Amino acid sequence: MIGSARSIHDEAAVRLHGTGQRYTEQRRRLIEILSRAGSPMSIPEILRCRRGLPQSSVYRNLADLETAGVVRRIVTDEEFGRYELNEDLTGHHHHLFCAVCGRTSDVRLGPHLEEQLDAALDTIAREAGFADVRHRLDLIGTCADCARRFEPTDATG
Amino acid sequence: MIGSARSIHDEAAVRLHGTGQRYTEQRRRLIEILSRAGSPMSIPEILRCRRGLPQSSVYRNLADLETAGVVRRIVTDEEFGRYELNEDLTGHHHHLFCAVCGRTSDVRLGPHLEEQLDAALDTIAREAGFADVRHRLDLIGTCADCARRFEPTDATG
DNA sequence: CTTCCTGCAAAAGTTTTGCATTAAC
DNA sequence: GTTAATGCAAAACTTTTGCAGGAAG
Repeated sequence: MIGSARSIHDEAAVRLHGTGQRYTEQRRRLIEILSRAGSPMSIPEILRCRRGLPQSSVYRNLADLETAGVVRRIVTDEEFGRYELNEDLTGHHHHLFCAVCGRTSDVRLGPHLEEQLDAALDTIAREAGFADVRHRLDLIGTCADCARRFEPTDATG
Repeated sequence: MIGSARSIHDEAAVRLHGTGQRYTEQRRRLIEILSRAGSPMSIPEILRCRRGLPQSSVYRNLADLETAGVVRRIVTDEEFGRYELNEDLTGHHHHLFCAVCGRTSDVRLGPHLEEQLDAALDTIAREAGFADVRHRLDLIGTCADCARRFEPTDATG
């Protein structure tokens, strides 16, 4: 997690300039949306919450922001991708997502378990001859709302 | 992991019949391909290795096999999905995939770490009000071949 | 004033579906 | 004989790209 002396917007601008790109109004809006959401957002969601953003520009800008290391694209079981701020801006975390409605939220493991996991995965990666290995740990389940909707506790339907 | 008294094909047939579906020649072939591969296969790969399988039937059959609980669709960072035999047929495992070429292989954690992880994730899921939670732990890196190809150890390039 | 960004429309990619025919039970 | 599976083609879906006009540095 980056020091907070710089705002997220300043940091985004610096990283974009580093790859010869500009921090335009639309890119600022995207960062603002992702920053406020606090959990990964799909492009359909972004387009729905902000009418007036053309989808091709949103796809292109998110791809550029990913190249600059400001955002990250993640995959779930859904048919479309989701974007979130890069982990070095928000801290290492994992995802809990609902298999029914797609709701996604961030969760964090205790540092002790995370270290053990890292050590075990590093060993596995080394044995397989893999380099630059990172991990992705997600929880997939049914959120409370969807559980209520589809599996009521009494039988009155 | 299911007892081995039944072959994978018998088990597949039983599960398909349970959902009112038939175990046809093409479905048997798909199971055979996935079983021999030993790691998740994409549909393009399946179509390439077995000419004569129409893609719409492959998509449909894999979806039916997933409904019957025989195979599982997984997502990687690639643009298409991959299929593998269901975990209760092959045992719980994780995936190591190459971000460059897409090569995917199975890896297993030690039982001790897996138990700790399960316990921690169960707690997290309960606190978030999620039910029926399973986890997905993947390693993403650069395989040895791709590392050689793109980051040679000497500078003769 | 040069380079990059924007926005529209069209294309590319994977995945799904309609429908007539064929195969399984 | 009834129901489900097949295979072709066409559609739906997310995502990418070409290009002319506009904005940023």
